[in-house]
Amino acid sequence: MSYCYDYPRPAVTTDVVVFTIREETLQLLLIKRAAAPYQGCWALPGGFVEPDESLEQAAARELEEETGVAGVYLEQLYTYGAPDRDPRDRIISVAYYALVPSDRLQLRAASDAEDVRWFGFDALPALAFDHDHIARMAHERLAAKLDYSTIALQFMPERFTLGELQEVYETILRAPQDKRNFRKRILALEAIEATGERRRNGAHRPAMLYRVRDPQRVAIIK
Amino acid sequence: MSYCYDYPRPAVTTDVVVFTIREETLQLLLIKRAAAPYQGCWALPGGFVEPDESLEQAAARELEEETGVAGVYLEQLYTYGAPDRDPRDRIISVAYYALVPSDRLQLRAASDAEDVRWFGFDALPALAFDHDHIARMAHERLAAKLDYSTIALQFMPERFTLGELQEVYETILRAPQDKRNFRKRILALEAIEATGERRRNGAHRPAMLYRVRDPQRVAIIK
DNA sequence: TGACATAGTGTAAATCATACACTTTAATCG
DNA sequence: CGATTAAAGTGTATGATTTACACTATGTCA
Repeated sequence: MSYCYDYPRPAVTTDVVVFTIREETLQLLLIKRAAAPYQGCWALPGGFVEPDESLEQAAARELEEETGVAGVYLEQLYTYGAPDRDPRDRIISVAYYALVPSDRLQLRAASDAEDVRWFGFDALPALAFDHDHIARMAHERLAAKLDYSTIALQFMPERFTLGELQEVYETILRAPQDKRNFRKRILALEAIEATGERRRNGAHRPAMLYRVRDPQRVAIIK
Repeated sequence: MSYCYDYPRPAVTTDVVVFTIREETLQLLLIKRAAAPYQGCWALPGGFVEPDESLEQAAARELEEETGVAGVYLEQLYTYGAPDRDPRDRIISVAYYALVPSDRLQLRAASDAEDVRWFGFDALPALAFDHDHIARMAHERLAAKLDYSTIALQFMPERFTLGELQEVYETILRAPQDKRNFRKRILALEAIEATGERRRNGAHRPAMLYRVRDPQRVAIIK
């Protein structure tokens, strides 16, 4: 079966920059390419957009198929369409980025563990196509959004401490935050609330556990 | 001649939201569609991406072909790909927005004057496809960028007064600005400089004319 | 029961944003 | 040619926000 058109058409794919934070490092999910071009090279998860799905659905589907991750924050980043970005065919890629909470980063059993892996953002292997460029732009967008939205909460598990949240900010921004000012600022947003429970965690005072008030919502602030 | 592929492919277009400011109103450039679907309906200028051009090149080319406008600020806005956004074929549109300085808004003579026109943003006709949605998003982005970049300078002619610049801000933001605070803020950016010339313009004190220091550059501020 | 390690807290100073009204100046008109 | 007109141009005081900064609290473990 083949599909014919009067004019040449590019192929359209979605690629997803999947971020998580684990052990105080920003991590990025990559898959090893099984097919040419860039066979054996690490790349962003992604694939062709199907005729009956929206772009965001395509990105969510690819993410779930290749990694088992579903229901996470997903936002369109940018569309890349340089004529030579794929050496073989004209491919236009609508890039998204996704944020995975740290309690949901176990990868799909279906995927061969060798082929899907988290990498530290500062220790990425060479990436296929222009994927390093896409990943850099995603990081810039994410860091910018920390300053004017509650997007960082998308990384948090059900319950978390203010110290853990602060570590998330420090990891993405690559800069230490003043503890007292950070707490004042975050609590003033009224986006999280204390649960009353505490986390006992070693030979020191236990920390209050917080939860996100409206986990779906990313509020724009100020 | 026809082009055949193993899987169905969407068509990819660029659409451009072209803004200018004239007579203290934000104006938007529309073309009347000659062909179905939405024949006779007003729409954003745009068209198919050619095999050898980048997305931005495609947007710039469409803009120039249909309106004669070239060399203006052009930025990718968002990519729209709902499966049903075109009733006949799957079309993915990479939308851009462009800002045209007020001294360059004479439209291409080649275009039938009936078919290409500026409309006040507050008095738009019904638009084809999801173009009203695209136009609204472009306006939101533009208004947001006024607050953290020097993008408004892209609307200005070679020489302009601070009063004219203030009108541009007020028009886009739909809110009056305090004259003294506005001037303080703008001059502190060091993005424009006085020319020494003045504009004599009626029975009152003439205004200093300014020019943009680096007309290509849109600086991110604060 | 004392040492340890992280949690939790407030204030003062500096910076930035806002509100606000009169003087200047060239043109025009009588 | 002097008076009128209309927009240009200018500074300060107040409040709001942001920043810098260091000690006390508390549960665990040896």
